[in-house]
Amino acid sequence: MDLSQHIRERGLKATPSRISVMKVLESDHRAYAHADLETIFSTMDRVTLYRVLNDFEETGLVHKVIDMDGVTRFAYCKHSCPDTHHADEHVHFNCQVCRKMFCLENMPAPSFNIPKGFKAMGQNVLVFGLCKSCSAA
Amino acid sequence: MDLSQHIRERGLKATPSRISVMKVLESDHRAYAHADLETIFSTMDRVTLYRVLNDFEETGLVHKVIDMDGVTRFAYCKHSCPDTHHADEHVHFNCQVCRKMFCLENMPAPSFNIPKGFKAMGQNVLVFGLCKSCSAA
DNA sequence: ACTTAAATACAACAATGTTGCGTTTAAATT
DNA sequence: AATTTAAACGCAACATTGTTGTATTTAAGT
Ligand SMILES: [Mn+2]
Ligand SMILES: [Mn+2]
Ligand SMILES: [Zn+2]
Ligand SMILES: [Zn+2]
Repeated sequence: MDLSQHIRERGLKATPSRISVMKVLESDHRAYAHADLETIFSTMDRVTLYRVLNDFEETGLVHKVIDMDGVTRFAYCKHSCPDTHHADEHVHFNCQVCRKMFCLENMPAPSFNIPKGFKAMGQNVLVFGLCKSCSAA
Repeated sequence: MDLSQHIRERGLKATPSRISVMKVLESDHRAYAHADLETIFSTMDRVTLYRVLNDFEETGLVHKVIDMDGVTRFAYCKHSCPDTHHADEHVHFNCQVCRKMFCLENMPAPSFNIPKGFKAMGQNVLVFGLCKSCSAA
């Protein structure tokens, strides 16, 4: 799989920053916070990193999810989403101990029977608790 | 219903700040952000307001929920929760237009069959879309 | 009325995220 | 291979949300 090509297919230039961020996101389908990636890429400008992540999200390469601390995280879209909306609405798991967030890709988010008058457009389902390594320890 | 008494029952002093914040939260079971309440109570010190809300949450008078913007919101607990954990896990609705958040109190959050190894301790279910007044307009 | 632990007000700080703008570069064109 | 240019980057400045420390004030029990 050619990451540069994957990025260019969405109309974005395949720059070094984008390629290296995408390499991390693509290799491990966890939702990464800006701070996580800033640690990994200590030399990358922080505004550039924000813009890389937002551009990826807007073009459907990654999806955005808010974690239990209110921090925005980004995760690779297994099957790139149409640029109109994100089609991969699955449950996310957030570990209370290590704070890592996992995409439960084969657990689709259910739909809910919302009271009359409300119009549901989507949902964020977040389960929190202990991840595998933290519940073992 | 005596708000001062309700506050004191949880071991907190019934101060003017706490009574007026509780009056708003109790009168309308929506989840309010700090910024909302700062607007309503323009003279209240912002740190005091943060501490009022956190104290309410820690004593089970209100519950905390993160909205679609990652901002923490607080809503009245219809039946005060035990101080060990919050027992009122229901679905929340967040309007994309007016950003208001509503407690769907008679819609309990479902439980999910999380993969082996993970230990679920709770969940945040957030549905977003258009609220009644915004879908009418 | 007195006492005191709890709460408040104010300042300082931290983390997350955005905007504006001059400079650099990916990649299309010649 | 050189040229062109819109896109992306780097840096500074700013905004919002939230926390911590501490001196002063106050709710509520005695
Ligand atoms: Mn995901
Ligand atoms: Mn609620
Ligand atoms: Zn963990
Ligand atoms: Zn609305």
